[in-house]
Amino acid sequence: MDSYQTPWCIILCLMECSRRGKLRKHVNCLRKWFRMGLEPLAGRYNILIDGLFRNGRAEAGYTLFCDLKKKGQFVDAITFSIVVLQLCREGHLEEALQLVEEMEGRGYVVDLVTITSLLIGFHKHGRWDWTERLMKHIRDVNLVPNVLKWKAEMEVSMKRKSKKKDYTPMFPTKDIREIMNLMGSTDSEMDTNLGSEDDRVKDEENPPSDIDQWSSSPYMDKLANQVNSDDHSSQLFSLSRGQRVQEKGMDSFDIDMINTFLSIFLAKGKLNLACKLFEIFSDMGVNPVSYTYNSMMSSFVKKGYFNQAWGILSEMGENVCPADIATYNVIIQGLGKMGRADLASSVLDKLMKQGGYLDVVMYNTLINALGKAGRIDEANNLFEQMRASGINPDVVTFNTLIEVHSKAGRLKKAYKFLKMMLDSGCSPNHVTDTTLDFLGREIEKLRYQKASIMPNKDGSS
DNA sequence: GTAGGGTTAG
Repeated sequence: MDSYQTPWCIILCLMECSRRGKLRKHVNCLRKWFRMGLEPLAGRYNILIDGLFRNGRAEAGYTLFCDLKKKGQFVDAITFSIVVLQLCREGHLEEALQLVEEMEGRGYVVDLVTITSLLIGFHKHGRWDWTERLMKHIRDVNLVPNVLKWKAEMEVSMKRKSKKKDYTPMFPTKDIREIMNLMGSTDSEMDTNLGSEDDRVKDEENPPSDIDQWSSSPYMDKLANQVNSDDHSSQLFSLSRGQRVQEKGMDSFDIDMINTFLSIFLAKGKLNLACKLFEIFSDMGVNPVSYTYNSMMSSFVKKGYFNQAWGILSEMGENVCPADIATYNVIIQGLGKMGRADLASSVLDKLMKQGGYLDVVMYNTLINALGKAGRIDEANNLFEQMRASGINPDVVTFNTLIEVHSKAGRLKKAYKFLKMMLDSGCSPNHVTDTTLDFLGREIEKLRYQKASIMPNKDGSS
């Protein structure tokens, strides 16, 4: 279909990103299109297809893929990989395998990323036994067995660590002031905010002489020393040589691979396994990236293990990406849950000064933290600021606002947000249902109260 | 350009 070759598809994609408030994706997408010019090459369609999948337009993505495939010249191995991933996400494992077969048939290399997508899909949907079937399809006979071997060895290493009990503090405990120091905030405003609650300003103790004074991570040094003394696990599988290669084969068993497996543990709530994995690759000198830290932190914060979460933050040290919005989001979420939503604005200032920006997720987190802390007006102000800056509220925003106002007894306002949500074409979800149940009960309660007060006042029913 | 991270209830 010719329409796919017109700039309309580009505009559509950008509109999708924009509509959902994915400003960062939106901007990245724009940059990519510009960088690539306007030739109809596979790479550009890959971005478009991926964008459609990620923005709830799977059908459009599949249709586009099929049309392009018929034409032949606009698809490549990555296109297939993207579609295989989407099929896995949706649990269409049979179709995913068929597509892999077709890939091989057409001579495209099935690489590590594709394999990993499939294995995660199998794992999620309880079809681990399908790996056998997968192997039959892949021309590179060693790739799947190597992944499985890597996984098995990783699990053996983790068993060795099992003497430790769950959630042992891997990291030193930090207090709020230290957290703020980690964020590099030296503002006087911060000191005012912190007030007298935290007067014992602890300077970092001088590190023991056997630790490199210049190291950004004394904890890593400690681990490194441990590795030197005992431990044979570092020979089990080699990660340090992991380098990006054109077609991702065995050389790509790197931090990306670890992040992938880490996310499986975290998704299942197995924080202890995730910690062990973290320790193992730390032992081996593999450097975690923001992605890794953010996933771990988020899981800890969700469970209320704030010390561990802040410990990770301190572990990141200088490696904190100064404008990583996901990191900041976790911090604000954590502060909110610790009852220190009042510190959010200071953290935000820091983010903005470093060139960061707020997206829909960040606004939702902030509105939630402020609302739960009873700072309803501030939450409302943020909502206005959000809309003024061109970010459309989504279902999470509205759910949060409805809940916060309901619980604060501002039922009319809560109802107003419900109406606003429906008027803007935003579909409610299962969380909305639960929240509305609560709102409904509150409204009933109020009616009942009024009804029982009225007769006493004027004698009528 | 493809795996993997950040938000809402109960």
